[in-house]
Amino acid sequence: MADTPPYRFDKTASAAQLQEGYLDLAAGSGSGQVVTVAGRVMLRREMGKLTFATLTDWTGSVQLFAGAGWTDRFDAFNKISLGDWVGATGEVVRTRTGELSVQVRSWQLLAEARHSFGDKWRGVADVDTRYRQRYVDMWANEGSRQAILVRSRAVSVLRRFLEDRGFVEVETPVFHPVPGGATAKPFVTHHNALGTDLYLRIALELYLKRLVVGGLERVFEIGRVFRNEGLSPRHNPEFTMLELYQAYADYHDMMELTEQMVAHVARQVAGRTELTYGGRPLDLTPPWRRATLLELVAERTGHELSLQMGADELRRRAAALGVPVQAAWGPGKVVLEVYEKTTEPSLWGPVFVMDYPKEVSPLARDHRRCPGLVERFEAVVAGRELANAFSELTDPDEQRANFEAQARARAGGDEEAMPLDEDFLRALEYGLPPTGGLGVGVDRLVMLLTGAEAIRDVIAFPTLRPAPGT
RNA sequence: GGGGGCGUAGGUCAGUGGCAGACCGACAGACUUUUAAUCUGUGCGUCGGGAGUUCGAUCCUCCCCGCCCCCA
Repeated sequence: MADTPPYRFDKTASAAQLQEGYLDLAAGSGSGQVVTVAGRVMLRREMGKLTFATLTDWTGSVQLFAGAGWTDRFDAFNKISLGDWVGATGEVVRTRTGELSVQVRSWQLLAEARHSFGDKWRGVADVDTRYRQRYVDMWANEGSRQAILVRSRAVSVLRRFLEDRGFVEVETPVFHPVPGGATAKPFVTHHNALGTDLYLRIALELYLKRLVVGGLERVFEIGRVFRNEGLSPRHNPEFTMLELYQAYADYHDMMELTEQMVAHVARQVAGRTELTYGGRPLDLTPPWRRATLLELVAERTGHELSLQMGADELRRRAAALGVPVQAAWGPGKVVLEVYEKTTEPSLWGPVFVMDYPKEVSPLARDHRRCPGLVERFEAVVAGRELANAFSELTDPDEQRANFEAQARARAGGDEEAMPLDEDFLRALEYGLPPTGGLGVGVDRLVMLLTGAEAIRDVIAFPTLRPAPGT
């Protein structure tokens, strides 16, 4: 056991390959074929001169069948600790009781596990251990590693889907001199040589639109964004956004793209578009329902709101519905608040919630028919916002006016209001073509696919308070 | 920030104002077809930390720390 582990090891089969490849092998018979497998020994059953061990690799498990009569260093084999990495060579057989096994002739210890992987039946339940020591969780709890694998496949499928539609993937700065593209508090950091503070990006939006100005007609980025907010089952301070921009498209095109893309990922990753989430059915099959925000509020509350009612009347309506509002809010903010408090929690979806107040959407273009509204939608899926999209605002003068309105809100105490980005305005002055833009929360999408209730379950290393002494 | 819950062996968890418990793992032994193998035996603790009440506190009280949930 004191042998130093080898520098490399040639395995010839995975557990899954064996399980699939020897379905026809009868109980109590040998295949005559010799393979080499490797993985962790997670269970061991000693029977005197026979020992059975469960070897698990990242595809599944296969049994190792060792015996005093045919296994090298049989006594040492019995001293393998649960959790040790082992490579083993032998004939593929099926035992009398029907378990596919590698009848071990030679074997090698590849790495020792000095610590336990938890209760072999109940895994690891301690939340702190699960998230801080994910490598333990991934072996101890079925589904934990799966979530990470599903995430990988989902992101891969998203890339392929967009590339097949002519989108090019780009990378834009994580350090922003002006944090824009969303309403959120940023993290601040400092660049020593430049002697200046920089912000970790809260969105990808403004740089991607600059690239459309630069002539990239279809761009996307899948990247980490950072928002300085609390932790919750649905929020991690760093999370992954997919944003894409398509020249010559509007928000109707974005709706179609969204439902096609999400359905495609569900089919590719989960094998179907009819899912269950939190015990409720969720049918992602396109087309999804399209309804305006005001329609949905009326449906839910019976109040037919309109921005033309004026702020005073809207405030009265909000009060009647039990929604507290602040005096400084304009009619658009009041309407959004009423929607978020009364209607959004009751939506399950998928549904495209269309046409938001201009006042709360400074980067979106005016609705082509409805004054005071913009061409924006949020896709609500499983009761949560999965995506946000606009017909992008292209006019630099209107964009400047919207930024200035945001600046006034900021002066009025709204810490999350967007700062004015002069460099972005200059880009718009060079001409942004009509463009549709879409942002999708990748973590939330993966949560749908895995059934995870907490965002932490789809992030390998979620943000935690630093452990004392580390 | 407010409310609620939790913290006990390496893991999963019981428990009681009076010697600190079970199962799994570990260790020693038996066993040639096991499947959480089984059986016998052994060891395993800052009961989150501190203060208080008490003859006696893991248990009751207070403070602190950490984690989870709900709300703002």
